[in-house]
Amino acid sequence: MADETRVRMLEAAGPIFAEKGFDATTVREICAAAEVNVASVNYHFGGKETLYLQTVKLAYRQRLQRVPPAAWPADAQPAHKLQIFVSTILNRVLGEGNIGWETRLLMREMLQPTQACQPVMEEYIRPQWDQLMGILDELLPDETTHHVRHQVAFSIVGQCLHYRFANEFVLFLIGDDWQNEAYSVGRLAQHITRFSLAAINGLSEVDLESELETQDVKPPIPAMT
Amino acid sequence: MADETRVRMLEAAGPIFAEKGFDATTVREICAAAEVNVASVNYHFGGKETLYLQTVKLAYRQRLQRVPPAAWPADAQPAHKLQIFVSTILNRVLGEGNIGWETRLLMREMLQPTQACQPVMEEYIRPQWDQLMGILDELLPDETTHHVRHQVAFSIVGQCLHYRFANEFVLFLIGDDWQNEAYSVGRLAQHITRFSLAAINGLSEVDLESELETQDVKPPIPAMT
DNA sequence: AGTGAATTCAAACAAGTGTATGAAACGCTT
DNA sequence: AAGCGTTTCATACACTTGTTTGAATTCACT
Repeated sequence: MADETRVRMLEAAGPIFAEKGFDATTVREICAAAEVNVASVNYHFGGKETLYLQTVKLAYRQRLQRVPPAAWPADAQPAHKLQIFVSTILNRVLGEGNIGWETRLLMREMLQPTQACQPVMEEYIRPQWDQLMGILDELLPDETTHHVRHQVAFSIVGQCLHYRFANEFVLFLIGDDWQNEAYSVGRLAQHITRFSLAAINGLSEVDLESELETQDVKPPIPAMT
Repeated sequence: MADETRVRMLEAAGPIFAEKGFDATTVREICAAAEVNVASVNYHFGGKETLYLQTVKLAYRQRLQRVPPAAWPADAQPAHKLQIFVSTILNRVLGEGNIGWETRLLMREMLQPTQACQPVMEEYIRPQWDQLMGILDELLPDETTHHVRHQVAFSIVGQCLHYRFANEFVLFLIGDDWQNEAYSVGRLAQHITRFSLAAINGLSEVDLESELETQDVKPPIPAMT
């Protein structure tokens, strides 16, 4: 069956593309890993590029079905919804044992989008975004401008994705402590949820006493060597 | 003068490496941009790899001197310090017009560290981290565990870096609105500072009434196609 | 102006790239 | 078992890659 080899190639290509990127990966390396002939790439996929696109597609499909969209009971409190949402994102992004090739590949796409990115954005990112905006509608005062809503949403998502994007960064700073149970997906989700809820609740009050005001910081020095 | 060509090559290599990554970049392309012969790479740098390392070094040196480390008056309030700190990070990361090649290259290094990364971590990242931890010492209750301190720090840094890491992500979601003045570096810094301060102030209180508790979310479904 | 070292250059090199080819092997229906 | 379309394979083909070479040029210094 030809389908069997096709999926074998995709599953071999995934980790390699994720680890080294499109250009640094050679079709020969993939074929060796999949134990197929070099010509298979062109026969089954028509070229390296199409193989890559299919691999990206596979990546987010697997991610999507592995960790289904966040869902909650109809009568759930907004705060509880946020908790579930954050947990879902973290699970998707950090995966099991935070070493899945799928998210590595998707992060790569996010940093430098290729042609493969549009469907990912449309089907993977956008729904989650809409979901988050829905939760914030319940949590933020009605008069909140959409700029602020967006910024709050980015603040929440940013906290989550940071652990994937800047994973090496985190590892460098805290070292082996990363293995500590305090950095389990569950605990991180708990922290981010509490942090964000506290921020949201406090935002309106801070507005009143705000002593730091529009107080701008000195612009970059126009230095020159 | 040989030095002159050397810097010309580095300045030509910077944007190209930043845009396409190490492997996708060819020495011929760099040499064409720098208007020098291909052999210059090996004559002046000994090879493509060394040229890359020097380019990364140049990137964070330039970033460092362009936006000097955060500084504040001795009697500054902790909240004000945080404001200055966040502003500094955002300025470094988003730069002027958020299109500097330097940070693009550094983000690339952060996602997939190469040999060039260690000095960057040591001299560029670590000091900022220490500075932030110092500020948090003043803002958080003394009994706060170091795990929580770290997580709060990551929450703050994560919010800042998100706008660089997931820039394409942001652009996709809000479109041209990114050009709006609401997303200027100053306004973003203001939002992140307020958000984080509100979170920090609220954290201890939330602890008491915390209804969401350690309430864990369902583990990923062991699906299979 | 002349000399010797430093720098630039055009050209070539071997190795590796993605892709194409045509024959061999396979699986299925007749 | 024969035949035929599908899939695999070894091999070759342009082409690009980083690097090397040796001659030509430039530069600083007496």
